[in-house]
Amino acid sequence: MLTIKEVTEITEIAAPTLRYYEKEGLLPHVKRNENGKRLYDEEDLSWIYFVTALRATGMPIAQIQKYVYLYKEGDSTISERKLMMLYHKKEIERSIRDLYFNLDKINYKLALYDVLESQIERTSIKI
Amino acid sequence: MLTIKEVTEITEIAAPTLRYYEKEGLLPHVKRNENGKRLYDEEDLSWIYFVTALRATGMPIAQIQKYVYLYKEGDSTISERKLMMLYHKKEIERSIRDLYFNLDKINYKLALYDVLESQIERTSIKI
DNA sequence: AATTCACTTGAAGTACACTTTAACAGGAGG
DNA sequence: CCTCCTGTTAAAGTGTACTTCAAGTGAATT
Repeated sequence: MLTIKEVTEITEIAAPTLRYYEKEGLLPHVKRNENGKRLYDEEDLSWIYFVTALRATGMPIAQIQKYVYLYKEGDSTISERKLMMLYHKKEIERSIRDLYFNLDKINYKLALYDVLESQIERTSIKI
Repeated sequence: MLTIKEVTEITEIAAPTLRYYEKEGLLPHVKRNENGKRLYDEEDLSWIYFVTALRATGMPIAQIQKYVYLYKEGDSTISERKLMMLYHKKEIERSIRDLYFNLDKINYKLALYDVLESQIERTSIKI
Protein backbone atom coordinates (compact mmCIF):
# COMPACT_ATOMS: atom_id res chain seq x y z
CA MET A 1 0.00 0.00 0.00
CA LEU A 2 1.32 3.43 -1.03
CA THR A 3 0.98 6.83 0.63
CA ILE A 4 -0.16 9.84 -1.37
CA LYS A 5 3.43 11.08 -1.50
CA GLU A 6 4.64 7.83 -3.03
CA VAL A 7 1.85 7.98 -5.59
CA THR A 8 2.79 11.55 -6.55
CA GLU A 9 6.36 10.34 -7.11
CA ILE A 10 5.29 7.34 -9.18
CA THR A 11 2.60 9.05 -11.25
CA GLU A 12 3.93 12.64 -11.21
CA ILE A 13 0.42 13.80 -10.40
CA ALA A 14 0.19 16.47 -7.69
CA ALA A 15 -1.33 15.42 -4.36
CA PRO A 16 -4.06 18.09 -4.52
CA THR A 17 -5.04 16.75 -7.94
CA LEU A 18 -5.28 13.19 -6.56
CA ARG A 19 -7.46 14.45 -3.71
CA TYR A 20 -9.53 16.47 -6.16
CA TYR A 21 -10.07 13.44 -8.43
CA GLU A 22 -11.09 11.34 -5.44
CA LYS A 23 -13.45 14.02 -4.14
CA GLU A 24 -15.07 14.26 -7.57
CA GLY A 25 -15.59 10.50 -7.56
CA LEU A 26 -13.07 9.68 -10.29
CA LEU A 27 -11.18 7.19 -8.12
CA PRO A 28 -13.37 4.50 -6.57
CA HIS A 29 -12.26 2.53 -3.50
CA VAL A 30 -9.23 4.51 -2.25
CA LYS A 31 -8.67 3.16 1.29
CA ARG A 32 -7.61 5.00 4.47
CA ASN A 33 -5.39 3.93 7.38
CA GLU A 34 -6.45 4.15 11.04
CA ASN A 35 -5.58 7.89 11.07
CA GLY A 36 -7.66 8.69 8.02
CA LYS A 37 -4.69 8.97 5.65
CA ARG A 38 -5.02 7.70 2.08
CA LEU A 39 -3.54 4.35 1.08
CA TYR A 40 -3.32 3.39 -2.60
CA ASP A 41 -2.98 -0.13 -4.01
CA GLU A 42 -2.22 -1.40 -7.51
CA GLU A 43 -5.85 -1.14 -8.56
CA ASP A 44 -5.94 2.52 -7.47
CA LEU A 45 -2.83 3.14 -9.57
CA SER A 46 -4.58 1.54 -12.56
CA TRP A 47 -7.54 3.84 -12.03
CA ILE A 48 -5.25 6.87 -11.81
CA TYR A 49 -3.55 5.92 -15.09
CA PHE A 50 -6.88 5.29 -16.75
CA VAL A 51 -8.33 8.61 -15.59
CA THR A 52 -5.14 10.32 -16.76
CA ALA A 53 -5.52 8.75 -20.22
CA LEU A 54 -9.13 9.90 -20.42
CA ARG A 55 -8.22 13.43 -19.32
CA ALA A 56 -5.26 13.57 -21.72
CA THR A 57 -7.64 12.74 -24.54
CA GLY A 58 -10.03 15.49 -23.55
CA MET A 59 -12.76 13.65 -21.68
CA PRO A 60 -14.37 16.12 -19.23
CA ILE A 61 -14.37 15.37 -15.49
CA ALA A 62 -18.18 15.07 -15.53
CA GLN A 63 -18.07 12.29 -18.11
CA ILE A 64 -15.43 10.34 -16.22
CA GLN A 65 -17.61 10.79 -13.13
CA LYS A 66 -20.48 9.17 -14.99
CA TYR A 67 -18.26 6.33 -16.17
CA VAL A 68 -17.08 5.58 -12.61
CA TYR A 69 -20.67 5.77 -11.39
CA LEU A 70 -21.63 3.13 -13.96
CA TYR A 71 -18.64 1.02 -12.95
CA LYS A 72 -19.84 1.08 -9.35
CA GLU A 73 -23.29 -0.06 -10.48
CA GLY A 74 -21.73 -3.36 -11.54
CA ASP A 75 -21.89 -5.71 -14.54
CA SER A 76 -25.33 -4.55 -15.67
CA THR A 77 -23.71 -1.36 -16.98
CA ILE A 78 -20.97 -3.04 -19.02
CA SER A 79 -22.59 -2.36 -22.39
CA GLU A 80 -23.19 1.29 -21.51
CA ARG A 81 -19.59 1.71 -20.38
CA LYS A 82 -18.39 0.05 -23.56
CA LEU A 83 -20.53 2.47 -25.57
CA MET A 84 -18.97 5.40 -23.70
CA MET A 85 -15.51 4.14 -24.61
CA LEU A 86 -16.51 3.57 -28.24
CA TYR A 87 -17.87 7.10 -28.45
CA HIS A 88 -14.76 8.51 -26.83
CA LYS A 89 -12.55 6.54 -29.22
CA LYS A 90 -14.36 8.24 -32.11
CA GLU A 91 -13.82 11.62 -30.47
CA ILE A 92 -10.09 10.94 -30.18
CA GLU A 93 -9.94 9.87 -33.82
CA ARG A 94 -11.71 13.08 -34.76
CA SER A 95 -9.22 15.11 -32.70
CA ILE A 96 -6.34 13.39 -34.50
CA ARG A 97 -7.91 14.09 -37.90
CA ASP A 98 -8.45 17.77 -36.95
CA LEU A 99 -4.85 18.07 -35.80
CA TYR A 100 -3.58 16.61 -39.09
CA PHE A 101 -5.88 18.97 -41.00
CA ASN A 102 -4.55 22.03 -39.18
CA LEU A 103 -0.99 20.73 -39.29
CA ASP A 104 -1.32 20.94 -43.07
CA LYS A 105 -2.06 24.65 -42.77
CA ILE A 106 1.01 25.18 -40.59
CA ASN A 107 3.12 23.26 -43.12
CA TYR A 108 1.73 25.44 -45.87
CA LYS A 109 2.76 28.52 -43.88
CA LEU A 110 6.23 27.03 -43.39
CA ALA A 111 6.53 26.43 -47.12
CA LEU A 112 5.71 30.09 -47.68
CA TYR A 113 8.49 31.07 -45.28
CA ASP A 114 10.91 28.90 -47.25
CA VAL A 115 9.97 30.75 -50.43
CA LEU A 116 10.26 34.12 -48.67
CA GLU A 117 13.68 33.33 -47.26
CA SER A 118 15.08 32.13 -50.57
CA GLN A 119 13.75 35.31 -52.21
CA ILE A 120 15.46 37.44 -49.58
CA GLU A 121 18.64 35.45 -50.07
CA ARG A 122 18.65 36.02 -53.81
CA THR A 123 17.93 39.72 -53.33
CA SER A 124 20.84 40.00 -50.92
CA ILE A 125 23.22 38.45 -53.43
CA LYS A 126 22.10 40.97 -56.05
CA ILE A 127 22.83 43.92 -53.80
CA MET B 1 -15.83 44.44 -47.54
CA LEU B 2 -17.81 42.39 -45.04
CA THR B 3 -19.63 43.39 -41.84
CA ILE B 4 -19.05 41.49 -38.60
CA LYS B 5 -22.38 39.72 -39.09
CA GLU B 6 -21.38 38.46 -42.52
CA VAL B 7 -18.06 37.24 -41.12
CA THR B 8 -19.83 35.34 -38.32
CA GLU B 9 -21.97 33.65 -40.99
CA ILE B 10 -18.99 32.76 -43.19
CA THR B 11 -16.59 31.65 -40.44
CA GLU B 12 -19.12 30.48 -37.82
CA ILE B 13 -17.14 32.40 -35.22
CA ALA B 14 -19.26 34.43 -32.77
CA ALA B 15 -19.07 38.21 -33.10
CA PRO B 16 -17.88 38.67 -29.47
CA THR B 17 -15.05 36.25 -30.19
CA LEU B 18 -14.03 38.21 -33.29
CA ARG B 19 -14.02 41.43 -31.24
CA TYR B 20 -12.10 39.69 -28.48
CA TYR B 21 -9.46 38.42 -30.92
CA GLU B 22 -9.11 41.89 -32.39
CA LYS B 23 -8.86 43.54 -28.96
CA GLU B 24 -6.14 41.05 -27.99
CA GLY B 25 -4.22 41.96 -31.12
CA LEU B 26 -4.72 38.67 -32.95
CA LEU B 27 -6.20 40.30 -36.05
CA PRO B 28 -4.04 43.07 -37.50
CA HIS B 29 -5.49 45.74 -39.82
CA VAL B 30 -9.24 45.28 -39.38
CA LYS B 31 -10.70 48.48 -40.87
CA ARG B 32 -13.68 50.57 -39.73
CA ASN B 33 -16.30 52.50 -41.71
CA GLU B 34 -17.11 56.18 -41.08
CA ASN B 35 -19.33 55.18 -38.11
CA GLY B 36 -16.65 53.08 -36.44
CA LYS B 37 -18.15 49.74 -37.50
CA ARG B 38 -15.81 46.90 -38.42
CA LEU B 39 -15.20 46.02 -42.06
CA TYR B 40 -13.38 42.83 -42.99
CA ASP B 41 -11.63 42.08 -46.28
CA GLU B 42 -10.18 38.86 -47.71
CA GLU B 43 -6.92 39.31 -45.86
CA ASP B 44 -8.80 39.65 -42.55
CA LEU B 45 -10.61 36.42 -43.34
CA SER B 46 -7.25 34.72 -43.96
CA TRP B 47 -6.03 35.94 -40.60
CA ILE B 48 -9.19 34.68 -38.91
CA TYR B 49 -8.72 31.24 -40.46
CA PHE B 50 -5.06 31.20 -39.53
CA VAL B 51 -5.74 32.20 -35.92
CA THR B 52 -8.47 29.56 -35.80
CA ALA B 53 -6.01 26.91 -36.99
CA LEU B 54 -3.48 27.97 -34.36
CA ARG B 55 -6.12 27.94 -31.61
CA ALA B 56 -7.49 24.59 -32.76
CA THR B 57 -4.01 23.15 -32.41
CA GLY B 58 -3.64 24.51 -28.89
CA MET B 59 -1.54 27.61 -29.37
CA PRO B 60 -2.31 30.01 -26.49
CA ILE B 61 -3.67 33.49 -27.22
CA ALA B 62 -0.47 35.05 -25.80
CA GLN B 63 1.70 33.19 -28.30
CA ILE B 64 -0.47 34.19 -31.25
CA GLN B 65 -0.27 37.75 -29.91
CA LYS B 66 3.50 37.53 -30.07
CA TYR B 67 3.39 36.11 -33.59
CA VAL B 68 1.16 38.96 -34.82
CA TYR B 69 3.43 41.46 -33.06
CA LEU B 70 6.42 40.04 -34.97
CA TYR B 71 4.39 40.12 -38.20
CA LYS B 72 3.75 43.82 -37.67
CA GLU B 73 7.48 44.41 -37.16
CA GLY B 74 8.01 43.44 -40.79
CA ASP B 75 10.41 41.27 -42.79
CA SER B 76 13.19 41.42 -40.21
CA THR B 77 11.20 38.99 -38.04
CA ILE B 78 10.57 36.38 -40.73
CA SER B 79 13.10 33.89 -39.37
CA GLU B 80 11.72 34.22 -35.83
CA ARG B 81 8.18 33.72 -37.06
CA LYS B 82 9.29 30.69 -39.04
CA LEU B 83 10.91 29.30 -35.89
CA MET B 84 7.65 29.82 -33.98
CA MET B 85 5.79 27.84 -36.63
CA LEU B 86 8.44 25.09 -36.65
CA TYR B 87 8.18 24.80 -32.88
CA HIS B 88 4.40 24.75 -33.03
CA LYS B 89 4.50 22.08 -35.74
CA LYS B 90 6.53 19.90 -33.37
CA GLU B 91 4.01 20.54 -30.60
CA ILE B 92 1.16 19.43 -32.86
CA GLU B 93 3.09 16.30 -33.83
CA ARG B 94 3.63 15.59 -30.14
CA SER B 95 -0.08 16.06 -29.45
CA ILE B 96 -0.90 13.60 -32.23
CA ARG B 97 1.57 11.05 -30.84
CA ASP B 98 0.10 11.45 -27.33
CA LEU B 99 -3.41 10.98 -28.66
CA TYR B 100 -2.40 7.78 -30.47
CA PHE B 101 -0.65 6.57 -27.32
CA ASN B 102 -3.75 7.10 -25.19
CA LEU B 103 -6.03 5.81 -27.93
CA ASP B 104 -4.17 2.52 -27.54
CA LYS B 105 -5.23 2.41 -23.88
CA ILE B 106 -8.86 3.03 -24.82
CA ASN B 107 -8.65 0.28 -27.44
CA TYR B 108 -7.20 -2.05 -24.82
CA LYS B 109 -10.16 -1.24 -22.56
CA LEU B 110 -12.53 -1.93 -25.43
CA ALA B 111 -10.88 -5.29 -26.06
CA LEU B 112 -11.45 -6.14 -22.39
CA TYR B 113 -15.13 -5.29 -22.79
CA ASP B 114 -15.33 -7.62 -25.78
CA VAL B 115 -13.92 -10.44 -23.65
CA LEU B 116 -16.29 -9.60 -20.79
CA GLU B 117 -19.32 -9.54 -23.04
CA SER B 118 -18.51 -12.88 -24.68
CA GLN B 119 -18.04 -14.40 -21.21
CA ILE B 120 -21.42 -13.11 -20.10
CA GLU B 121 -22.96 -14.45 -23.31
CA ARG B 122 -21.55 -17.95 -22.71
CA THR B 123 -22.70 -17.90 -19.08
CA SER B 124 -26.21 -16.95 -20.19
CA ILE B 125 -26.35 -19.85 -22.62
CA LYS B 126 -25.33 -22.26 -19.84
CA ILE B 127 -28.13 -21.08 -17.52
C1' DA C 1 -41.31 60.75 -34.05
C1' DA C 2 -40.73 56.28 -32.34
C1' DT C 3 -39.13 51.86 -32.74
C1' DT C 4 -36.07 48.43 -34.42
C1' DC C 5 -31.73 46.73 -35.73
C1' DA C 6 -26.89 46.05 -35.89
C1' DC C 7 -23.34 47.67 -34.13
C1' DT C 8 -20.00 49.93 -30.42
C1' DT C 9 -17.49 49.85 -25.65
C1' DG C 10 -15.72 48.34 -21.03
C1' DA C 11 -16.64 45.46 -17.50
C1' DA C 12 -18.39 41.65 -15.33
C1' DG C 13 -19.58 36.80 -15.57
C1' DT C 14 -18.90 31.84 -16.86
C1' DA C 15 -16.80 27.22 -17.47
C1' DC C 16 -13.38 24.15 -16.56
C1' DA C 17 -9.74 22.08 -14.15
C1' DC C 18 -7.06 22.47 -11.16
C1' DT C 19 -4.11 25.01 -7.26
C1' DT C 20 -3.45 27.42 -3.17
C1' DT C 21 -4.56 28.63 1.40
C1' DA C 22 -5.88 28.25 6.18
C1' DA C 23 -6.47 25.71 10.01
C1' DC C 24 -5.81 21.66 12.11
C1' DA C 25 -4.04 16.58 13.54
C1' DG C 26 -0.88 12.86 14.54
C1' DG C 27 3.57 10.69 14.73
C1' DA C 28 8.88 10.94 14.66
C1' DG C 29 13.23 12.91 16.02
C1' DG C 30 16.16 16.00 18.91
C1' DC D 1 8.29 18.97 25.38
C1' DC D 2 8.91 21.12 21.07
C1' DT D 3 9.38 21.22 16.38
C1' DC D 4 9.05 19.18 11.92
C1' DC D 5 6.87 16.46 8.54
C1' DT D 6 3.12 14.65 6.29
C1' DG D 7 -1.14 14.36 6.08
C1' DT D 8 -6.37 16.04 6.56
C1' DT D 9 -10.50 19.32 5.28
C1' DA D 10 -13.33 23.11 3.20
C1' DA D 11 -13.02 27.10 0.87
C1' DA D 12 -11.06 30.47 -1.82
C1' DG D 13 -8.07 31.60 -5.67
C1' DT D 14 -5.98 31.10 -10.44
C1' DG D 15 -5.50 30.83 -15.50
C1' DT D 16 -7.39 30.56 -19.93
C1' DA D 17 -10.63 31.64 -23.23
C1' DC D 18 -14.26 33.13 -24.12
C1' DT D 19 -19.34 34.98 -23.16
C1' DT D 20 -22.68 37.96 -21.43
C1' DC D 21 -24.23 42.29 -19.93
C1' DA D 22 -25.23 47.21 -19.64
C1' DA D 23 -25.30 51.32 -21.75
C1' DG D 24 -24.97 53.78 -25.68
C1' DT D 25 -24.75 55.22 -31.08
C1' DG D 26 -26.47 55.73 -35.59
C1' DA D 27 -29.17 54.36 -39.59
C1' DA D 28 -33.44 52.54 -41.28
C1' DT D 29 -38.19 51.31 -41.05
C1' DT D 30 -43.17 52.10 -39.49
